[in-house]
Amino acid sequence: MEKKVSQAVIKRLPRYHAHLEELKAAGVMKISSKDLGNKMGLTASQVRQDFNCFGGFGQQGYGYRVSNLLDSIGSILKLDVAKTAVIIGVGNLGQAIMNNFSFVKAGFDLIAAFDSDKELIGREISGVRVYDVAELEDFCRRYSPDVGVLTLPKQFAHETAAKLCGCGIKGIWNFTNIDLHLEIDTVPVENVHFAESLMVLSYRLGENK
Amino acid sequence: MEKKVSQAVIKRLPRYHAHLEELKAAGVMKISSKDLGNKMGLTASQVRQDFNCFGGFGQQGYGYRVSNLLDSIGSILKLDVAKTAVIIGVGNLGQAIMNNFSFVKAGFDLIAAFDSDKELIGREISGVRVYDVAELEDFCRRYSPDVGVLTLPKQFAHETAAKLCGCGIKGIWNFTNIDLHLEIDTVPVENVHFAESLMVLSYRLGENK
DNA sequence: TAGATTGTTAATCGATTAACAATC
DNA sequence: TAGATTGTTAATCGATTAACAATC
Repeated sequence: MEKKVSQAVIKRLPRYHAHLEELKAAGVMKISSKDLGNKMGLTASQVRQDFNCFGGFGQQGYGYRVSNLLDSIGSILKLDVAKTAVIIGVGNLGQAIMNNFSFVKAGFDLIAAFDSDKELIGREISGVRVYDVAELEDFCRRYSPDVGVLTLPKQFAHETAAKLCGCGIKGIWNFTNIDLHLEIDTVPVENVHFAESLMVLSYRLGENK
Repeated sequence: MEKKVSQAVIKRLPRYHAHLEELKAAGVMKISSKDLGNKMGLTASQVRQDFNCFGGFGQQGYGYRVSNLLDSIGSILKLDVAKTAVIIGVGNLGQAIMNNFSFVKAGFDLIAAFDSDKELIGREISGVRVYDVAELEDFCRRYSPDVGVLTLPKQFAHETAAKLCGCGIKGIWNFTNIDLHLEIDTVPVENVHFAESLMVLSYRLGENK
């Protein structure tokens, strides 16, 4: 019966996590809300409010134990829960993600890739087998992956997302530059829209004139 | 002497732009704030407030002319201003972006790529020449690119960003999973942090239980 | 003209910041 | 104990929504 945590807070959690990992790697044992806020460009007050959405992780008069706090945030984000993912679309972007991105750090095991290109089907990329996209639904029904990663051409995004939802996918990580409208609104979609990001940068280039 | 427009509004502009492009492509001539809001999951009120940050684009009793509004938003985002970019790091991700991403749609001309890999230097990828990263500063001083795209390993991100700033770069599009702290705070940084996005998805997977 | 829909002001809601008692 | 810093409540600020007069 938790109170609803705002989107703004959730979106800051991964940043806290990254900064705390950095601190831990640097051998820092404790940190105050003031110092952490400084490092991240937030107020101490906000840092404390954020953490208190999930209960007190700190110690009055002392601060927060870095490795404690890191674990707590990781656990809120469910990074410690084993999850599986499949990727659909093994073009440049799909391969870039398969080769460079660490799914493991977020608790994900990438168990399969799908494409329609005969050249790719049957190959392995970073230890992940590429299957014919025609087998996607069979595979999903058999192995129930948690998340589908969409790195395919955008004209196929909607139908593929619908198929995944039909097979019980639990979330979609969308790299295509469209807004997905799913039938089932219990399936969360996270978007990585390069174009939007570059357009915001384009706008901001002019700001400091 | 414009009033300051909030970040929240700016971040919605590219979405308006994308939806309006879709409408235009579908041959829709006019749209009301109500219909556009519906399509995008916003209230009509918010749509009108957003547009009125920049002056009235609509016509009372009629609505907004799609192609008009599209152009106006494009112009606010400076998509119609010619800008140049260079990309630093021609690994999987860099190549994926060079091959698949349309810089042109945001008004950018990608004029050069840089890497340290001798195999890549001298090659052309999607019509863009790859130079030795040792030549980065020379190149920037000569050609004054507007934006630097960071797709290199994160351990080199800070020093490279600093060099770019030293050569007068106007903005940084950062794909490395670190928060950049620049000397010059007039240089905007836009981040595309895959890991943060996947972590938010990880969190949200559990929400609808 | 009547209907529709904007532009804009006012009301509400939510998120951030400030303040301070609790306590390590 | 005194100093530091949290947890938490109250105050402020900003963003969203509602309302409605203006007008096409």
